[in-house]
Amino acid sequence: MKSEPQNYSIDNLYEDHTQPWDGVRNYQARNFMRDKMQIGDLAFFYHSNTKIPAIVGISKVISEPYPDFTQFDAHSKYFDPKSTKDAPRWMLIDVEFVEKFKRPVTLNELRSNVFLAGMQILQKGNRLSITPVSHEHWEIIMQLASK
DNA sequence: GCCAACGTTGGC
DNA sequence: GCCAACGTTGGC
Repeated sequence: MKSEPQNYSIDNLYEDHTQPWDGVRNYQARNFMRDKMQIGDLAFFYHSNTKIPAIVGISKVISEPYPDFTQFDAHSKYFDPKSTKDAPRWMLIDVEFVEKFKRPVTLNELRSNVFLAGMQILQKGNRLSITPVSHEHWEIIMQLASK
């Protein structure tokens, strides 16, 4: 799960403990939260659009999907006038802080690791803020993070 | 700040 | 339903 650290960083999640993952306005990313993520699932926390893009830690899914409240808030930048409470367009899940890596695993590092070449986040043109990670890739990245 | 990639919008 | 125009993402 990507987040721009100037908006919301792993340290913010550490302070907050839990956080609704609001503001996702891409249907594919929404579908991952709505249809694929289960309570207890772990996710890498990725800092995007920053000097050194990197995976910086881990969060955990702690809720069923439910409507993203910001879509109904006319003052929010995530307000969606086309969404209704009867048929909410945007769903989210709550995440909980699990750990911050001792060191960030940088995008450079991910790209230079031949065993990670299949990762969706590394594919050309990928812009999705939420992408699946295979068990195999997960283990490799955990190894890198512990070095 | 640039720009490639890609999603969305809306006219037709 | 096509597709040009436009907006956003995000690495560099």
